[in-house]
Amino acid sequence: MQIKAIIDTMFGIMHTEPNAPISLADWLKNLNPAQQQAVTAPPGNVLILAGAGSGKTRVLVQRIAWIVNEWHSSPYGILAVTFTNKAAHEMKARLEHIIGHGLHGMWVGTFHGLSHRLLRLHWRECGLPEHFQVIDSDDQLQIIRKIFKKMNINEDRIEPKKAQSFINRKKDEGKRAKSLHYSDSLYDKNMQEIYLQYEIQCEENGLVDFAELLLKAFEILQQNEELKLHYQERFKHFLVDEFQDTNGIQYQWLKILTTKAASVTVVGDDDQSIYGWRGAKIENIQAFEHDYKAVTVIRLEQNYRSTSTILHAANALIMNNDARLGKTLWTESGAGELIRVYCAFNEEDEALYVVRQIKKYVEAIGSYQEIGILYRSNAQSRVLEEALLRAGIPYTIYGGLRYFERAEIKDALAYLRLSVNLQDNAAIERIINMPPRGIGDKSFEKIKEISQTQECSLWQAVELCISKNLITGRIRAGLLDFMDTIQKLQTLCIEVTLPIMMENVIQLSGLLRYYKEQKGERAQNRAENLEELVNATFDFEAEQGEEISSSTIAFLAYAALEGGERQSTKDNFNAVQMMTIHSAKGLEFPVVFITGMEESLFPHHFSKDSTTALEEERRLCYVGITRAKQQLFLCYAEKRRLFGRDEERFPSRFIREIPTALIEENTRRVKVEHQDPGFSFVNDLRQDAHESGFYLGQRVKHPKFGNGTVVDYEGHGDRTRIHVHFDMCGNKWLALSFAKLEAV
DNA sequence: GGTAAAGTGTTCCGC
DNA sequence: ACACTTTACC
Repeated sequence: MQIKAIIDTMFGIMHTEPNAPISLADWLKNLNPAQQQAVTAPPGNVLILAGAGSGKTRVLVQRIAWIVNEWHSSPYGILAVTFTNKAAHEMKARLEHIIGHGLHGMWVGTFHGLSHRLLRLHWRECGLPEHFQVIDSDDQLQIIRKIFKKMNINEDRIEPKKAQSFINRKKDEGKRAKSLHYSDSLYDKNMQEIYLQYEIQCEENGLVDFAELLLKAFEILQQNEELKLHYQERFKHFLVDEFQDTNGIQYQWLKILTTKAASVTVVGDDDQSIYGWRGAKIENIQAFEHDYKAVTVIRLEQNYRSTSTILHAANALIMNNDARLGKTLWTESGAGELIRVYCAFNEEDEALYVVRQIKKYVEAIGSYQEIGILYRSNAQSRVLEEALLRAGIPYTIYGGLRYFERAEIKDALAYLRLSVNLQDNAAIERIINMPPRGIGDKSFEKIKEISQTQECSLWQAVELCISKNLITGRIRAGLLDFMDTIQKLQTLCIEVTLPIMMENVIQLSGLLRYYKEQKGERAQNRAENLEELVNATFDFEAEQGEEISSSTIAFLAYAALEGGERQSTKDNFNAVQMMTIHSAKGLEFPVVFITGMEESLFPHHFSKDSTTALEEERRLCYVGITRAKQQLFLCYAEKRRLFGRDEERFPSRFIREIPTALIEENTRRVKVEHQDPGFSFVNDLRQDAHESGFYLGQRVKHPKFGNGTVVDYEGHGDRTRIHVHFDMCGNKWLALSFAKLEAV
């Protein structure tokens, strides 16, 4: 039976990546009736309620192919939108494969990506500068901090992050600062004022944040009749993936583009709605049925991914949520392996357990790439990463410290930005003294003052300082050096390709030299990251083709929008995949570990007081569980180091919500009361011995207490303590350096 | 103005 | 525990 499962797994893997193009008739043969109906539904509005693992992405892709090949619609009139970059890339790749000859003007991307494209095409109509810049949430927070200073708001009184989420939430709802109605509460009034100032700041500097991309794109369609008609006429077919994750403005965005003549297909699963915190509204699913005429509803409830054990667990868990549209997944697959729950001593023990199980799996049957390690928050990846590194297991981490968000990368990009656009004040502020040129806060204050009184950009202020001798001596030399560097880059920018430009940026700016000359692993790392940036531009150009003329601008936007995943595609072909559950949505793995299944981590303590938040956590857990095809591991630790302190932890309520019949518990402690420990894991105990050579379950002898069994241990070297259950006198902790303990 | 030490807060998820 | 910021001193 084990062997059968293995063969099935391998078979399944081979078949999910077909090598040869398949004919239309062949696709349909491989689909169940509901899937067929979804793919071939006649032009009109379709709502596909698709459970996890029911093949919804496949259906969506094949419907697009159907539209092109069967209805002979031009790809030019198709707009397909997904929620994450990863999903967008995957959809593009699958489409190119299935249609076979490029995308021919089809718009495929994330809501943000497509909005960005719209703004780039119509910057004039939007009232944006041509070189407007997309800022990430980090930049956004910095701007808000600056506004706090200007408005004399103490950061202790209002957290900048609160203001940030206030602004983003309002934008997600489609509201501008001036359209907010007057509020009596001082707090709200402050927030509104901050929002207003923030808008002014962004407008003055040509900055566009993520939420702004959506809002501005919507507004321009709303206000510009000609533009609206153009796009309404162009796009005949709309397809939206992960519809449950759309927020207010995204839904309006869709609505304004779709006329009665358009066909709109949306795919969603209310049980997988996990982006409520960024404004996603499940109600959009019901709204769709209401707002669009003659909606055909198709349900995909057969799961092709997981064993029935995993599916039952997921179903049982999600039953605890009240607000559901209601849907039960079923499968024809067998029960497969039980879900293994491991109670670890601490987070390191948890990581070691994961390592042991991975080794076991890979030695016996599989390969690394079939394994996914999922966690609630990125911070958890570190301990796991270290353990994998020590064990020599190849791994890839998605997300986390995003590549383009690293300080040294942002510095380099700021040089790039400034050489494209001298008016970019934020860029100057970032790099005028990076690497250090002796231009400190005092001098910079002076420059800022000049730019304010002269009503000019910082760059012009710097020029003034030089030409009018407002700053002299050492600092003047530093400024001249800076200006010289930028001017050189500015000329180069016109003459050379993006990769060569990038190479020059890291060289001429002195950033690379600065980090290389510094000692310490961290500085070397940063230098390496900078060098990697040149490679990133190569990859980017390869990806884009020759179509884009001003590739520098495009690259900067790409850096902001697709913040990271540098290390992914190439060298990690056969590696364990590590990511948050959020970014695992849409993916699947034969083997899945979910770590940190503890109260206040998962569900996260921020959601403990709110039912809606708690239900979202539960849906997140549901998403995590349903990523697994064959085997699921759930791990938690009894103690976890947080902020440098050992904290006691309790198993997540979500574990309790899974029927015990589906679970096999793996515990490192041995129950000595019973003759037979009764754990399948027991074979591992000997090879998993403590450094002192003692292992769990081992029989030992003590001169005073007699014979006993090792049930636990902790510490290292002289500090090692062994927990022994003595046959005659019960449990005792013994310090190994004192106790004369012998193996029997 | 630059460096080292001391002090501070920090981590939820992502476009 | 660690990274980032403020302070103290060169």
